[in-house]
Amino acid sequence: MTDKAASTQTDGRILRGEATRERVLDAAERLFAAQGFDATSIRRIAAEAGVTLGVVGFHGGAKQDLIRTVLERRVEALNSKRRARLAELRAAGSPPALRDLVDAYLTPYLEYASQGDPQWRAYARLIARIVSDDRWYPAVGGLYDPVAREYLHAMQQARPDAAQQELATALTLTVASMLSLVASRARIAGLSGRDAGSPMDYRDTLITFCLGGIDAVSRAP
Amino acid sequence: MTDKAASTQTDGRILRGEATRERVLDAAERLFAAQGFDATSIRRIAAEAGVTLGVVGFHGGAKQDLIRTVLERRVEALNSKRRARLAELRAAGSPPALRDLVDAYLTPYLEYASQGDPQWRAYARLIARIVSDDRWYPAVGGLYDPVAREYLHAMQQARPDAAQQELATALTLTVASMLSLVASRARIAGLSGRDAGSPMDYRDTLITFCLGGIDAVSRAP
DNA sequence: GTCTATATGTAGATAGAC
DNA sequence: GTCTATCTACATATAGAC
Repeated sequence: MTDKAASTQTDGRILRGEATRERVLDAAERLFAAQGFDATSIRRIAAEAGVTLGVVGFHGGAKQDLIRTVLERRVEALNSKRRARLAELRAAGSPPALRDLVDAYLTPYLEYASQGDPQWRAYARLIARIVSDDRWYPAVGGLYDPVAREYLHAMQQARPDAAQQELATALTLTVASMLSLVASRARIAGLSGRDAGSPMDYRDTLITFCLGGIDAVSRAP
Repeated sequence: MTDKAASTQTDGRILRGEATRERVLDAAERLFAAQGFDATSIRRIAAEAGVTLGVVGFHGGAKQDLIRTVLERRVEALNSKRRARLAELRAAGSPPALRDLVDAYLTPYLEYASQGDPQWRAYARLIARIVSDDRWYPAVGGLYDPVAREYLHAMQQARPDAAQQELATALTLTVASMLSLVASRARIAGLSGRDAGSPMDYRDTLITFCLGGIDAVSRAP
């Protein structure tokens, strides 16, 4: 959003400013993910990043700009991974199977959410928080929806006889199930009686569940 | 939680105090549901209820007590409706069918969420917000989990060969799908391209989807 | 780019009059 | 039961020195 920092750089070298900026965004990402937007103060972000209050304002702008910057920083990573997997499936010839489509959409996100790097885990958690909240969706849904729509079209080609609205709904329920593995770990652990492992541990079950659901919906009268 | 108000009543008559208390809890319910806990100030609740700041404190106690009181006020309505439907299915003889179990668990919630009374809609929305958030689940999960576990046991009887952990996970994904119809209306509308109707409009699709998912999971090797 | 300092508003909570 | 008044803390945001 604001690139005051970068605009002072005339050559390609990255100075300490870049590193500080990353630390600020990292801290914001972790705290927004863990506690939500409203419960996270800029002061706390500054403390977590080891900078002063003014520095956060300088790099992040207003609080709402800050969270957008945090999300946008990594949005292309997830989108391009999903696009690449879809392209692979298409390159393999003939319309991709439904199961492969579901796998290709869900797995990259689960991988981020289960990755060793806590920063990527925080990003995945933040997405789950923000995208499923009606208050935030208008501001950020546009970041991820285009790719989801590409998958929806591919699914419609795989199930040409299914009602399009039903298929679209099935995809939104699939996404909700996926996000819940990251956002609702405590609920899942509490109900299933075991400590929740990493989201990737649920991958097979998730894919089976969602595929079964989509299949059932696309066969319904 | 705090029943200072009621404790001053020695006979059965309900004075203005009860009505005021309800107005406070109603306002809190609406605002917590619409904006979340952290974004909602007690002052705003007071304004919405048409009372002064001190009155909210008197009836609701500290902010965290207030939201618990709001949730507990109606928890029995949902729980007993689900229990009643489960009892009906059992009374009908022989283990209930999986589809009936899914229907019986999902439908009462969707009905509340789609009801004319905006107060019940707010309650449903608040549940969706709070139960899927890891930060809140420890404080409120215990309100709804016992009934969910009864359904889980019934599901295990309907699918005795399924792995228990898989079935439990399938139920948590079912719940997540259900909650998303209430909490993530904007996402659903955005992705499916139509204005989201009421959650009940999605009931058939939701049941088909979840049943297909549970079925697939409980057949998996 | 980063700091300190501060302007300005709002938060939760409660004490005490009525 | 309800209101007014206020305490104390913390919030966001920015101006200006370095």
